[in-house]
Amino acid sequence: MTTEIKVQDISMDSFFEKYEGKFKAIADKKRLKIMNILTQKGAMCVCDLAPLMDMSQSKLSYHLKILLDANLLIKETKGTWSYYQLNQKELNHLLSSELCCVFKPTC
Amino acid sequence: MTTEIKVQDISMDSFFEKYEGKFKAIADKKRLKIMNILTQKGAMCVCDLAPLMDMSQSKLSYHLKILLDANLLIKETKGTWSYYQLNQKELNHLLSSELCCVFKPTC
DNA sequence: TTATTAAATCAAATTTATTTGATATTTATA
DNA sequence: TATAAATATCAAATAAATTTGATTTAATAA
Repeated sequence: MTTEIKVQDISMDSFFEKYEGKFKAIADKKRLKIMNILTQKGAMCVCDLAPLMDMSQSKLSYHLKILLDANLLIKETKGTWSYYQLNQKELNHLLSSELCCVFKPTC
Repeated sequence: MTTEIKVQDISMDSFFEKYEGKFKAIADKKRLKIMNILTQKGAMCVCDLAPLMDMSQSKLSYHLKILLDANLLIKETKGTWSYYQLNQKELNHLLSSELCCVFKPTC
């Protein structure tokens, strides 16, 4: 007895996995707050974000990494500072324009 | 020493919590697949969805409840059957139009 | 009424995600 | 060079989500 698995099923599965990763990244109120702050302030370094988030540095780095790994943030390093900003293109692909100015800066 | 907490902070917190719930609901590949199937098929009962999802009934009910609690599904009971369909209005509020026909039926 | 079907719920086991505090790495400054 | 600041990473502890199999509930059919 064999179990048929179609090619589409396999590629759809990795398609769903891709969006799972992105939605998981934004499915957290702390990370939504980070996105909200970055929507308003543009690029920020970890040390300036930490007090606004009322969060330890290691905890904040953990959450930033999750958003970065999902390609929802762009990171730029200057000296010892890491500046994070929202990946607008990616967020526009994902979120409705009604969420503009809340979780993403552009429509 | 007192710690000031602004009224906005409290209401923003419940605002972020609301979206956390909705994004958590869709942040799972099984539930994204459910949404994809319902996008194509419209309303379906659990017993017809279960074989398509290759999932036990209790497991499927668990995942449907998560989507329902997030108000992303609408449930209609007819006799012993429960028919589930996507809450288009809510999904349109949440997801970009580029995800139309994949995770939601309308733009 | 009894049996059957569809679906929801429950508790326990398992898996995954988050928090915490410590340490490592890198760059700039005295 | 020695020190300090910014950030990343790690391992252990904790918390949250998911799976599983069994049970319950409710509606229909025999």
